[in-house]
This record gives sequence, C-alpha cells and structure tokens, in this order.
Amino acid sequence: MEDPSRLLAAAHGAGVSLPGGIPPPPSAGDPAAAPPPPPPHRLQPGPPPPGHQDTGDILQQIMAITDQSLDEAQARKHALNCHRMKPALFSVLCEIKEKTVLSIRGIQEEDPPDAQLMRLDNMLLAEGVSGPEKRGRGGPTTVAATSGGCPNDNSIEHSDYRAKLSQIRQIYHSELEKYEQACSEFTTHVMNLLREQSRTRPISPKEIERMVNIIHGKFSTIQMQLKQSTCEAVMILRSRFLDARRKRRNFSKQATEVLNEYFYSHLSNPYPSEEAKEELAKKGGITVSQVSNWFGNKRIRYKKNMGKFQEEANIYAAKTAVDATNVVAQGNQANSPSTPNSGSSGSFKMTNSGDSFINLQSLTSYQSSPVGANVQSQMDSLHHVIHQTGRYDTIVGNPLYTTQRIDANGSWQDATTPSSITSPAGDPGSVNSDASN
DNA sequence: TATTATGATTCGGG
DNA sequence: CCCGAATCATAATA
Repeated sequence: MEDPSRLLAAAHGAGVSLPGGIPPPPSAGDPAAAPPPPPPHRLQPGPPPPGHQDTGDILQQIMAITDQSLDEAQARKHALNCHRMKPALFSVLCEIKEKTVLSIRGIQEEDPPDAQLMRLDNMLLAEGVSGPEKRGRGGPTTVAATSGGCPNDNSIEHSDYRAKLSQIRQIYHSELEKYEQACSEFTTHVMNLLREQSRTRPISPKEIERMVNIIHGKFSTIQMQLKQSTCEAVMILRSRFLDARRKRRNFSKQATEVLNEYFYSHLSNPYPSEEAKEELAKKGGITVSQVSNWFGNKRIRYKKNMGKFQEEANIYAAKTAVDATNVVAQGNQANSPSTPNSGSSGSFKMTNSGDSFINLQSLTSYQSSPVGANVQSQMDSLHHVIHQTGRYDTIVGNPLYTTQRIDANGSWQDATTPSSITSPAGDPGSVNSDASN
C-alpha cells in the first residue's frame, strides 16, 4: 500500500463520492477520512467476494498503516498537507460532510429529563453533603453549614452522625473532583485530537462542541451514579444514627452526674423549669428534650421502685451536701467527708438514729432491699455535714426522708407548690425538725 | 445468652 | 405542651 492515490481511489469507491468534475488527485485521503475501519478482530474470513476486492485491499492497507513507524506516518501526512490539490479537495470534503451532518443532526439533541438528578441534588444539598457547590454562591453558606455552627441544640448529640456525614461528604467531593478532572482532561484530549484532525478532515466547531457535550453527558451519568450512592449512604446513616430508638446510646458520665444531682437534690419536686432544663442540658451536653425524657423516666422509675435507687440517692445527696459544704463552709473545720464515721456520732446522733430507723422501716416496706450498714454510715456522714454547715436546703430532698413525700396516689405531694419545698420550714415532718434539735 | 438498665416513643388526660 | 404510664429497642452486665 505504498501509493496514497490508491487509497483515495478506494475510498471513492467505498462510498465517498466526489463530484464529477474533479478527478481523484493522486493524494488527498487521510485514512481517517475514510469510513471508520472495522474492529481489528473482524478480519475477513477467507477470500473476499469479487465485488469487494477493493475494499478488502483497502482495509488491509489501513491496518498496515498502524504498523508503520510514527515518523513515516507523519511524513506522509505532511506530504498530503502540502499537496497542491489539497485545499480544493478539502473544501469539497467539507461541503459533503456538511450535507451529511445536517441530515444526521436533530436525531439526538436535548438532554434527558433531569428530574432524577435534581432530586438527588436537592437531597444532597439538604443533607449538607453538597454544600460546597462551586457554582457562584457557596462561600458563606458552605462555611456555615460545614463548620456546624448551629449552637442551638442537638449538635453534640449528633456529633457521631456529623462525623460520619462529613466523611461521606469528603469522599463524595473527592470523587466528584476526580470525575470532573478526568472529564476535563478527556475533553481536552478529544478536542485536541479533533482539532488536529480538522486540518486534514472536515470537522466543524459544532461537531466538536457536540462531541464535548456527549462526553459531558457520559460523565454526568457517572456523576449521577455517584450522587445516588452517596444519597443511599446518607439514608443508611440517617436510619442508623438519627433513629435513636434503634441505636440508643447512654448518656455520658457527666450528663448522668448532673441529672442525678439535680434530681436527688430536688427530690421533693423533681420538675426542673425550662431554664433549669436548659442549664442541665448545657452542663451535660445533651438536649433539653433529653433532659425532659430523663426526668420523666427517672420520676416514674424512682417512684416505682424506690428501694432500688436508695443507694444512688444517698450517694448523690451526700455529694451535693459535700459540695455545699465546700462552697458554703469553706473555712470551717477541715473535716474529710470521705471518712464519715470518724466523728459522726455527735450530739444529734440519737435523733438521727431514730430517723434512720423510721426511714429504713418505710424503705423495707417498699422492698426488702439490703440497705444496711452502708446506708447508715452514709446517713451519718450526711448528718455530720448538716450539723457542721447548718444548711439543709441542699439536701432537703434526701431520699431517706422523702419516702413519705409521695402520697397515696403516688404523685409528688407538693408538685404544685414548688416554692415551699426549697424552704425546710415549710415541710413539716421533714429532716429539719430533727436536725435542728 | 438471659437479664437488667436506660433512653426514647407512644398514648391518654388535663 | 407537659405529665404519667406503658412500651419499645438497644446497651450493658451477669
């Protein structure tokens, strides 16, 4: 296949019909101008039919071109470009191409309805995954959404969720970027190729544009798949994390501590106000509604089975009492609350023992729980502290004395008169009368 | 693996 | 809405 003219002649016969007036020049055919060669694996089996003898030859020659060295091919191309008939032939080719392209065009233009894509985009945006939309606006909104400012509520509660979400977002964006980079690289490559070829083969800018559009379309379908799987991941994450009922997580030590402290130090009226709830929520790193839930559960469960909570109650009552001691009676005698029995058998020991007896009785009437010496010792320490500080209000809700606060109906007696409970004097029969003795 | 602890939800009532 | 009560579903523990 040495002579390019043979190529052109063959191409002519193969379908590229030249207008009659122009004789086939000896060299004008870039192989690429010919109809696309069949895939290599589709070689002609056996002798080609007589009518296609030429075609077979051509194909053979075209295939052979790939075996040639690049230099040789370049040289040949250069020779073609410099041929004197080239401009004329080229214009003719362009004309023909224009006609055929015009007839082809219009088959596929519009884009597929992007309802699905829009849906995915909206969801990703709503979930904060596709926040950094690089289209124009995106700066401030993105920052606000990403940094998770939202100091309102449940930002701590969902920190795990947020962590996972940001992980997803990170992957999503890196993949998206990769795709876009690959797309633009490929587009550039194709465009360069087409531009290069347009010197020897008629390719209109519109065709290039169309090709670019096709490429972008292909890549956008890939992107859509990415978006889809991202959406799925977010959905799964949501169902796993935000449906707290399915994935319950215990509160932190800190939160439990704070809640219990409040509960047992307000045992006579364990109904925190809105402000108190907010305070507790803040301290414990949970939401206000979680605080409400907790108190709801705690009240009902405490009432249901007070014996079970006795130990806990003593601990927290003692703790608050100790805190009060530390705060109020800072300069007082240096007593160590951790060794309660040391001097607890003071002047009020008798009344104390009577108290404890009564309360232990009432206790055991609820449940035969083994509260024994431990309770006694803790109580001793408690009264010791009371005696030293002279403050009662902080431990007015000491469970040892509050079993009777729950009336026959099972409701907290003074639930409707919260002000009375903070003052020990307003509660007849409570600890203050005994302790003051 | 059975049991308990615990946070959340649901359902009436007010 | 808030509360109590019952209940669910999971975490923690024996």
